[in-house]
Amino acid sequence: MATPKTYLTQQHKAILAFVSEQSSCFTAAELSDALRAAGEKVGLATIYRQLEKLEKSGMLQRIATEEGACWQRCDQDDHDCFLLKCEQCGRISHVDCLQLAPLYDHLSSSHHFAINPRRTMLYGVCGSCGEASHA
Amino acid sequence: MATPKTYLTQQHKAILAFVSEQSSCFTAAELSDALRAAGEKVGLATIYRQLEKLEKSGMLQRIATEEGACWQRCDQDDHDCFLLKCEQCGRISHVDCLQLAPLYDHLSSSHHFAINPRRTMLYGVCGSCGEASHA
DNA sequence: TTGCGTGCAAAGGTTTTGCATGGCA
DNA sequence: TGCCATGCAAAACCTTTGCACGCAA
Repeated sequence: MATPKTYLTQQHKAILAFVSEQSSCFTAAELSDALRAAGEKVGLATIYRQLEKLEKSGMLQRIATEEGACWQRCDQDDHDCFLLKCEQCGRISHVDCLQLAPLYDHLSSSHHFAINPRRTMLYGVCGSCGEASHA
Repeated sequence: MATPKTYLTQQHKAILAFVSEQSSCFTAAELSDALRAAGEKVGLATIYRQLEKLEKSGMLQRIATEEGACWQRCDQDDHDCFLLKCEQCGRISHVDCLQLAPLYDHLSSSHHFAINPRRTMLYGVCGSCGEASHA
């Protein structure tokens, strides 16, 4: 169970620095762009390999979306967090809310399904887009 | 608002026949295989184009998953339907349950988010896999 | 010095697109 | 006959992988 031997390379540190600042999820391309903008040169292959490691270590969770994969941090106190993606503007927001607990309980007790909110992205229409279409 | 002129081609009918039989969602590859098995020759490009049309017409909903896209039928009476995908066995099942209504209401009233269950896939661990890992 | 991590380039899979042809109405 | 739909092949796109080299420990 020991953490596999890991080298603290320049690239690893740069990626970790970016990830630590993210409050929502991000794509591999966004990470790549941010690193380039910061003057860090990290190849895409390395980015994918590091993201894979961070996912295996439990720090990140990979999520499938319409446009490709994105990753979000797994914070230990985020048990009641869901991602909401607007079908219209594409923005992703968080819901961190105890009201969702009944949903977990119901799925678990009645449908024998243990939901994993970290991997789940809810689709719908956000407030701004909803108002816009009403107007 | 009239339905765009559509030709009832052999391929269109074959795809429609397959889609009508599906109770859960399916991938483009599954559709292609099924058509081949049925002796229908339909190119992949046509399959994707037909699926796109069926989605625009409101008959199908496209869903992004880890392994690629899949499509499911939009039945008018499926308001309370969610898709559950097991992270372990990969199987996709349905929940069609009024108990989920409070979730919709809460997201709508407190978070101004109108969820679209048809496009949403919940990830977690299904009953069989949960039991297996407990054993 | 050891061997993990990296970069590059090539390969992989899925989905889209261009263009000439086919077939429904 | 008109024109949408199709097939094929090529392209686009994201992601993974092979291999030689670099670098942390």
